[in-house]
Amino acid sequence: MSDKRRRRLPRNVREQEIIDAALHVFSKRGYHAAVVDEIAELAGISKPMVYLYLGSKEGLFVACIRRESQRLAATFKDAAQAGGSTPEQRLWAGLTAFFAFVAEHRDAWLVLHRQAPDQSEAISAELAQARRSIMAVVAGLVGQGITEGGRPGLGEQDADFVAHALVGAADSLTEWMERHPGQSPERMTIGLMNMMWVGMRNVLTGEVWTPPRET
Amino acid sequence: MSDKRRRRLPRNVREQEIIDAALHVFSKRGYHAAVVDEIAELAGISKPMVYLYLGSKEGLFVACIRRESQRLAATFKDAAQAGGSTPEQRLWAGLTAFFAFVAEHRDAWLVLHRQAPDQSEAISAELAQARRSIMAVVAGLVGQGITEGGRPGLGEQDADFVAHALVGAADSLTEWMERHPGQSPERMTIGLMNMMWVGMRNVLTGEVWTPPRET
DNA sequence: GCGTAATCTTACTCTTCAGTAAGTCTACTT
DNA sequence: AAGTAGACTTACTGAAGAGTAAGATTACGC
Repeated sequence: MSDKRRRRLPRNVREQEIIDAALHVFSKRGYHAAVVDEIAELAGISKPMVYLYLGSKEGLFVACIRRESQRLAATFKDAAQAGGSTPEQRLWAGLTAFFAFVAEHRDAWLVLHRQAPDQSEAISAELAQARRSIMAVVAGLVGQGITEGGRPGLGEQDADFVAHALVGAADSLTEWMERHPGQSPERMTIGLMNMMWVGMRNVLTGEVWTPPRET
Repeated sequence: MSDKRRRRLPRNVREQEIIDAALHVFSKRGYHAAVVDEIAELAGISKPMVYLYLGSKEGLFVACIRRESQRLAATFKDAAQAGGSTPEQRLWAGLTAFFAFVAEHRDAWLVLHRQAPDQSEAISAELAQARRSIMAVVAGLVGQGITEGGRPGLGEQDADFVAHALVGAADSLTEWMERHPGQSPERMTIGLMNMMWVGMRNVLTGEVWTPPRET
């Protein structure tokens, strides 16, 4: 790999490394308890560099949010779109991608969804925006299902309701996943599909859902 | 009402008022951004009183968690137990009570479930404990349903999985509720029951769930 | 009305950090 | 090899806020 000596790096590369470090520290400590010096140290750099490149602690946080929420939304959207031709298949693919993302990028998820509702306008606005964009992707998928299902009487508001329930359930299940290591994203999704898609009522009477065949 | 002049109050009464104030400020700002002076002012008192009665900022936070998590767990449990004889009826009653609680005690809910994973051992331990006790109540209800349903192959771990998904979905829906004011707890629960109990697959094909008749 | 215990306050201390001033160092260009 | 732009540092300032020392006030029993 690279030299043991601290190499000078071009700005855009160093910036990404700083954001990586910030994501880690923010996720571990939360926004307020996070200390910029610690982020700088983890990035292998001194504090003024952080301020030179990202402007402020707030700017640093916003940069984390922007980058990671975009990644997550893209991951989910791409997986769902490529996942198949029925709502069921797309839901399966999207949720599996979601659990895989959260398992792999735990820091990003914690920063996006487990921040206290404190801090400045700028930050809460940015967080709200990020969450809304993820919710919108999920709601889009659900809305598509409603349209294709041809069920009248259900509208955008219902899609949004369902999206909230889905995202919340998936979020909370990431905690369950922590306490039951070794669960694959697929197994998590199977469990959730049994609840949400098939319904508890039917699961209790013996029905079992299994992943749809490949397209 | 009471006198306009600041009356001296007995310790146990004042303590509860301080916890009320703390809950409000913690929920608005999060643990770290919350300032003890603000809590004291809101409680109509000066800062040293807070330290005299609750020991430290941490002690104050722990007191909030303890009181409110116990309230919530009791509310849910009582409602579910009194709600009827079938799992479906108990789930309906418990969830409705939950949404009513969250709508009425928004502060408590925010403090219990939207805190960043920062701060000391003492606090994260207390929060984890509180969340686990709520989850345990829900998981108990689900487990009861599994047992009564007589479905073999489903165990405690599945009940816990389902409890996480349920609590997470309900949690996330409290945000939806904020953006759609005027929704009653009953309407929220109907929506959630349609997803979770009946299943999206069946809802998309036209099925509609309505609350069970009174026992 | 007098003592005293509990309630409550003013006015600090001391630490922790966000942010910055004033540079130094190194790689690359010419 | 000399100049320079961009990468990087040391060593500060200033504010905010947790926690406290020392004492002032009021209720209440007697």
